[in-house]
Amino acid sequence: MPSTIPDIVISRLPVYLRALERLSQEGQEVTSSHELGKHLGISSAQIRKDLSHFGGFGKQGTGYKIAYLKDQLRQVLKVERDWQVALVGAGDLGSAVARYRGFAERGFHITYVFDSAPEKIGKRVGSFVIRPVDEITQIISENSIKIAMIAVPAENAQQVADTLVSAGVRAILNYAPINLNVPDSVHVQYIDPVLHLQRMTYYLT
Amino acid sequence: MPSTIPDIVISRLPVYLRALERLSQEGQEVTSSHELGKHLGISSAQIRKDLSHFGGFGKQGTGYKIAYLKDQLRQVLKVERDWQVALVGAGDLGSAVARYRGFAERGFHITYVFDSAPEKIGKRVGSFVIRPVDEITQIISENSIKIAMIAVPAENAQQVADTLVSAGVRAILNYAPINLNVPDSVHVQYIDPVLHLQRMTYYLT
DNA sequence: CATTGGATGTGTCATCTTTCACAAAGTGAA
DNA sequence: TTCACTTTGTGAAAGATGACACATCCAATG
Repeated sequence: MPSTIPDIVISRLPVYLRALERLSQEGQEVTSSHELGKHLGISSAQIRKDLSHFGGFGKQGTGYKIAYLKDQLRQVLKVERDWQVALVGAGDLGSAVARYRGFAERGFHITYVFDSAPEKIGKRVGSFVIRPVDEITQIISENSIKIAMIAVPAENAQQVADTLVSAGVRAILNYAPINLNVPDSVHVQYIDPVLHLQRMTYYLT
Repeated sequence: MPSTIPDIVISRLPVYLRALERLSQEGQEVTSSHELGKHLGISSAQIRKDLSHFGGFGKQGTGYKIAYLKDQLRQVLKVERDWQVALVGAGDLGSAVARYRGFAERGFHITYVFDSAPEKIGKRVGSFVIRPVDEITQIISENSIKIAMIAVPAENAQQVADTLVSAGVRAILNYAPINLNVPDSVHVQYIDPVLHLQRMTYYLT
C-alpha cells in the first residue's frame, strides 16, 4: 500500500461502501466490479484500480464477498468505530442537522450542540441541550472531539472555525455558504445545495 | 468560447460567484485573480484560465470589476433568472429543505411539494400545501418544471426519479443516500453529508 | 510623454487520472 | 482432468487537468 493515495480515490470509497451496504441489506453476498460499476455509473476498471490501492480484496473468477469488502473499506476509512461530533449553530439549519437520524445510524454521534443566542441556551433541540459557544473550547478539548459541523450564518463561520481548530478539531463539515481558511492539518468539506443547483442550470437550455 | 467546456470548470463557477457576492456585499468593487484565489484556496492561474473559457472579463493591470463579473457568471450559469423547483418528500428531511430560505434567496423557488403519505396530503410545510405524488406528472409537465429535489427514503428514490424524468425534469438534486440511474440527458447531483464525514475520517489518526 | 508596476490571458509543459487490455487465477461442467 | 467462462489486479497508454511563465496591456505618476 503506497504511502500516499490520491484524495480522489479516497472520495470514492464512501460511495462504494454505501452501495455495498445497500446490496448486503438486499441479501446479496457477492458482487463484481462490473456490477458495482453499473449501479454507480463508474467503470469497472476504476473500481478495481481504486480498491487495489489497499490490497487484493477480490477473487478472480468470483468477484468480491460483500461482507468482507465492506469491513475492509470501513477499516480503511476508519468508520468501523463510532465518532463524536460537535455541532455549532442551533438555528433552522442547525436544528434540522441535529434532528437528522442519518448521522448516528452511520456512526457519527452528535454529542454537543452550541449556539451563541442567550435565549436558546439550556433549551433542547432533539435530545440535546444547547450550550453557549463560550464553552466550545473547554468541552471539545476535554472530550477530545475531532469532528465538528458548522451551521451558523456565513458572517460567523470563520470565527467559529478558528475556535474549533484551536480547541483541537481536525475535520469540519461546513454548512455555511462561505469558504473557510484553516491550517493544512485541518480538513474541511462543504455542503451548499445551491452550488449543486447552479452547476446543473448551466446545462439547461 | 469552445463548444464544450470541462464540467470541472463549470463546477467551480458557482464557487467563484458565491465569493464575488460576498465581496460585493462587503462593499468591494474590484478584485483580482490573486485575491480571489487566496480567499478560496485556489491558484490564481486556475481562476484566470477558468474564466477565460467564457471570454475576457478582466482588465490587465486592474483586475475584475466585481459587479460585471458577477453578472457575467450569472448569465453563463443561467442563474440571472429565477427557477421553479419541485420537492418530493415531506418527512423530516424534506420539511427542513422546504423551510430552508437559502434556495429562494438565490433564485431557486420551491413551488410544489409532494409526498406519498395520505395523512400528510393537504397539510402545510412552511408555506406549501403538500400534494399527493400521483399529481407529480401532471403538475410538473403543465408547469414545465425542469428542476426537482428528492428527499424520500432511499427505497423509493429511484422510482420517484423515474417519474420525475418522464414528467420532463432535467436536473435532480438527490438527498437520498443512493445512486440514481437516469438517462444521460438528465443531470443529477447528490447531497449526503455522511459521505463527506467518511472522507475526512480517513485522514484522522 | 515615458516609465514603472501590476494583472490578465494563454501557449506550453508537467502532473494527475482514467481507460485499455491482458496474464493469472478461480469455477463449474462434462 | 480438461475446457469454457468469468473476473481480478495491473502495467502501459491515453486523456484530462493544473501549474508555469511570459508577452501584452492598462493605470498611475512624475
